[in-house]
Amino acid sequence: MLELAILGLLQESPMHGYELRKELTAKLGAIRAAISYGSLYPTLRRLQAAGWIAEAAETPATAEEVPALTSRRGRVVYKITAEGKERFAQLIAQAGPETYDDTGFGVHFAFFARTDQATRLRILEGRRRKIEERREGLRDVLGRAAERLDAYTLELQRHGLEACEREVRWLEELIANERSGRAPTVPQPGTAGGRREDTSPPPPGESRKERP
Amino acid sequence: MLELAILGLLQESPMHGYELRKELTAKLGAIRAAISYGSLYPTLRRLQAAGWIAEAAETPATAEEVPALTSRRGRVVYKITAEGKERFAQLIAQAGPETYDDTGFGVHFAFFARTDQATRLRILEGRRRKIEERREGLRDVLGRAAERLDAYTLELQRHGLEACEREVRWLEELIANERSGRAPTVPQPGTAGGRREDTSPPPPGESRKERP
DNA sequence: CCGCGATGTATCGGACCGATACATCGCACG
DNA sequence: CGTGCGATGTATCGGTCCGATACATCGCGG
Repeated sequence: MLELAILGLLQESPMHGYELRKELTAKLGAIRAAISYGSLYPTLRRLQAAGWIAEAAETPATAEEVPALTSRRGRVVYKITAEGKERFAQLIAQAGPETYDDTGFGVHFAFFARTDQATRLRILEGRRRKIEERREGLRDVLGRAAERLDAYTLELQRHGLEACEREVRWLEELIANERSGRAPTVPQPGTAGGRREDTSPPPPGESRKERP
Repeated sequence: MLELAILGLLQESPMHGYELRKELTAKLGAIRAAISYGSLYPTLRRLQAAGWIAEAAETPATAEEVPALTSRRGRVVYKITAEGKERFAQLIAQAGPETYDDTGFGVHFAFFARTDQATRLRILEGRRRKIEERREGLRDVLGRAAERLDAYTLELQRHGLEACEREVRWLEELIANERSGRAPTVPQPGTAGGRREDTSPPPPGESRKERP
């Protein structure tokens, strides 16, 4: 999951670890607290070893002097490689079971702007199915095993059930939107068109006109 | 977290691993998928080594014969020890930062029936505080950094924000209930305004409805 | 009689986290 | 003037938990 997220972010621009963590936190803030450095740095290492990312020269301009005064332990900027982009495309398109759990779905969703419509639909429907299953499980417990559980546990289940129902409704809306061809949900207010300055091939959805 | 959950469940009755997993899934179904055996068995081992739990004799009655025919590889039933109960009480009362994350809070909440009121209140308020912080973070992103993010990411944040607001409201209700002395929430459809706080005397010391 | 799904115990590699360490830089406060 | 403190920045270590896998037993229907 972290791998996918890093690859996705580095496609927008090169970054060093600290920055990456901040962007990750901003982008995934809705689904997970904050990436730990204990995960981030080892993963960066792994991705570099695999050839999916590479170190970029730090500040190629105006880097004349500044010698190895204090042995230079500055920031390390990474950029994605061509192989990395392929890897990302592969990871984003293939859906395993982990694609539908809370974290996995969130990460995939966060990169829907780089995902083709068919895949988006597949993922949304898979997620819906999974949540529906969880919902049924909760209903079962609340129905059949209610008297075996104390009031607090019951209340927890009830709250969880409500969250499931709510998410299913949300997903339904997204799916309907997706099928109708329009990109994201677009609530009410006139959301100004965002600036898109990707340094990569034309991202799929996202813009207004899309060919089915 | 797993440790706390196991200790809590074994206080209701002795169980073997498989059973434990099922009960765990029923009790915590609202917050996590299902405990993996890859966590469960090592943890049982650890708890046993620490002396918190012990193997119970399987079927003490009618266990006359049945010798080591197939070398005996049957189910292993565990029961909690006196030290285990102390450990549970300690874990349930002390609140670290992990007490307020999604999983940690859920597990604590699931055992509120075995938690004293002051601790319940402390945990509910800590959780609320944490969710409020997350909510503020999301509002920030949606406000300030909105134009830097694509519509899908924005929609994710929006959905997350709504979930936060919803949970805060839920927690408020629980806290109010807790303060008023009554135990759990008791939804009761139609009693939207039923916030009676007639200063009724601090009631029952949380009667347990467990089965011996 | 055979397979198959439920029950049941167990291990292994890997992902991720939390704590910790350490170094630099700007700047506010004494 | 300096001194400490918070943000920036890289990195490791131990531990928890997960997913895949293996294997054995039992009851039941075909």
